[in-house]
Amino acid sequence: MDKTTRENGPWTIHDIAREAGVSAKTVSRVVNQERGVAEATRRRVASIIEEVAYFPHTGARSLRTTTRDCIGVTLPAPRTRVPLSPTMLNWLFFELDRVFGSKGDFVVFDLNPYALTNHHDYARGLWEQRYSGLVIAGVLDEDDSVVRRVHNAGVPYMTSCRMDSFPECSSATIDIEEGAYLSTDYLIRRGHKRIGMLKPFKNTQPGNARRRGYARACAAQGIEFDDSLVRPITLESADVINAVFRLVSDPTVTALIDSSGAEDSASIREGVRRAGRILGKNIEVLPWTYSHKATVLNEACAHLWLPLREAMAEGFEHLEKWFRNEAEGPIEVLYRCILRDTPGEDEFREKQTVFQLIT
Amino acid sequence: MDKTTRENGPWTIHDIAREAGVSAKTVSRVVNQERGVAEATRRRVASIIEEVAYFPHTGARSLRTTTRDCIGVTLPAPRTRVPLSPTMLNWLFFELDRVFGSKGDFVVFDLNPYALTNHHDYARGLWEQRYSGLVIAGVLDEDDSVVRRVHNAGVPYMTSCRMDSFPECSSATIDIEEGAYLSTDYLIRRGHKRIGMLKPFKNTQPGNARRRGYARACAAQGIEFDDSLVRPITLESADVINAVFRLVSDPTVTALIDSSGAEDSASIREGVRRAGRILGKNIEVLPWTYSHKATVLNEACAHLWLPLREAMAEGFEHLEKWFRNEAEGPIEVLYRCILRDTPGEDEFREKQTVFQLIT
DNA sequence: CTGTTAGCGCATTCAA
DNA sequence: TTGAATGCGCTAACAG
Repeated sequence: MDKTTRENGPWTIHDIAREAGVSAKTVSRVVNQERGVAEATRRRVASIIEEVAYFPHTGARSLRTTTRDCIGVTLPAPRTRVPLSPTMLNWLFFELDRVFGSKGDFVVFDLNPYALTNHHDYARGLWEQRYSGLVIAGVLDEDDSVVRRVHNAGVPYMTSCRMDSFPECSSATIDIEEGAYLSTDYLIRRGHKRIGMLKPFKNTQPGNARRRGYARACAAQGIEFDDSLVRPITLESADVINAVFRLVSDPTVTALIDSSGAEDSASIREGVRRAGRILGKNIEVLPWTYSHKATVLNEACAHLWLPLREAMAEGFEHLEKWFRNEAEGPIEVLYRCILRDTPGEDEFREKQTVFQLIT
Repeated sequence: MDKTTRENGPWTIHDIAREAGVSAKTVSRVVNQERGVAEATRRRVASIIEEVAYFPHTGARSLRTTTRDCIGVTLPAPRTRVPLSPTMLNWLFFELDRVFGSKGDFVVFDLNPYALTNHHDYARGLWEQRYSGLVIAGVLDEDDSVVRRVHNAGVPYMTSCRMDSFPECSSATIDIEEGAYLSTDYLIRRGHKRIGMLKPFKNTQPGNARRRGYARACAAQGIEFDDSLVRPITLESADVINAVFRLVSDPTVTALIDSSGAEDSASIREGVRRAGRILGKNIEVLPWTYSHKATVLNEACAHLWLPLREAMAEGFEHLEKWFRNEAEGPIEVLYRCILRDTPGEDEFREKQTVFQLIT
């Protein structure tokens, strides 16, 4: 006979209590490893629990407790609007398993709350009190109100994005503005006067910070800031190609910053080609990348490394402690972007020297 | 003032009721989109719900209902014992998001239940009534008792592995025995008499089925079955190298089936090299792979494709319907393995012809 | 060391 | 169309 289910469903704490001849509270004490139970009693109860494979009903338990052994993961917008690359999502999955899962916690993904007709709130799992910690992965709109409510709820949470309008937001990310400054400054120092920029993430801090860093570098070097050179893009190939084409068709534009981090070399090449320019010859490109060593374009004059994953990994460590009540929030991790003017090979240096400005 | 939280925490159904001047039951009706509420009442209640951002407490709800909007994912054994490749785990993640997540369901990963001292049961999330469906990803032991309890619980579930001792188990997988038969038969027909086999997954159906298929092919062709040629391995490189070395050191062994699916060409090469044999020249190898087109070894005489992911994908579609009560279980998806004797190029055929048996 | 009582927030049952 | 009462399984507070 299967003793692991009763007539009316799973065993409850009362069934165990009856079987063991003790009260429900005593069973509760055993289950939760509280003190104040005689060793003999504890063993008797434990053996029954074992025998019938009793597990407490989490829902019922959650009615009396506030902490959960679940960490939630969600996206601040539909992926169609604010894309998260499969690479990043994949990294997230393994990283969260490493930090939370390995401790025996449940990792709960709610990646499509927008799929439902009546729920658009990406933090719904938190309001429904499913989990007691939340990872918000992706780019937040500046006017996102959900994250503020998450913050005010006092729950451990972490975003991968800062917000100008909400600086106290718990986040682990990179200094985009400085990255944009470094990139622009570098190109200006190489003699460029009119530099195009592919700027993704409209109406967001990461988007705005790109323009700010760009403008600040121009100002610092006494170069006129032309906003039409900063071109908003989505991460879709056609859009990128078109933006590159438009920017680079202007012969006075001699350099291009691809600040998308999409590593979409094909689209950049195609846009440059359509404009009749030659990469690394009469047009220099500086692509951004999330990978330490990646060379997005061989012809690139330099790469900007955005150590976002590294920042998030550190953030997760903090979040896990916060989640366990062994640390406090909010999380403030901000890594600097690194400009790499060589992709690792000396031959690359030569290429740079060969470069001729065409103005 | 923030209306989204009360003094004592989140709003409850009663707070909404009080605010709207109705009973809790009416609010419940609105929340769950039940009929029997006047349109005016419904709108009034709904607007308050919207205003204060009320979400029902899942735990409380779960006390009264049996279905959950969560699908659980777990592993039948610690990864150290029964490894699941990152590739497969990654695929799983995206696939489950596609099938379940896209419908707005929560996808709950419990990949390390073994990390806890007092819980070793990989289906714990089910017993705790967190989710109403479970994906068991990985290789089951023949004497696994948990899966039987899951089965008896009547819950939608799916494994990626059959069990000889439990044929009614809900699974979507591949016919390993036939795959082993096909592989062995193919090599025998090529003139091989003594064929080594690297056999992973001890004490499991997939493990046993490999030996059975191998032995059956020998019997069918009147070749003596020598059990010492079927070599149990783990997926660790050192183990694979050693097993290959031992098998191939026997000069009467002229062919090798790598039935691990690990696509670990480096280890196979190394083992062959250490034994002083030459791949494709005086030793033929037939590797198994989970990828449709992958060529594990250029020198391979053939590949066996295990369409496991394809089978699981179909299984997930069924599971999702079962989960939604639009279909019944158990799931019975069994795909055939495909032997590919050319890796797509004609040059390969030539290589095969060149092959010389050295007995 | 152990038990009793109460109530968490919700949905079901039954009544109005 | 609406509401009151009840209890799901558990734990906190208190009592013994």
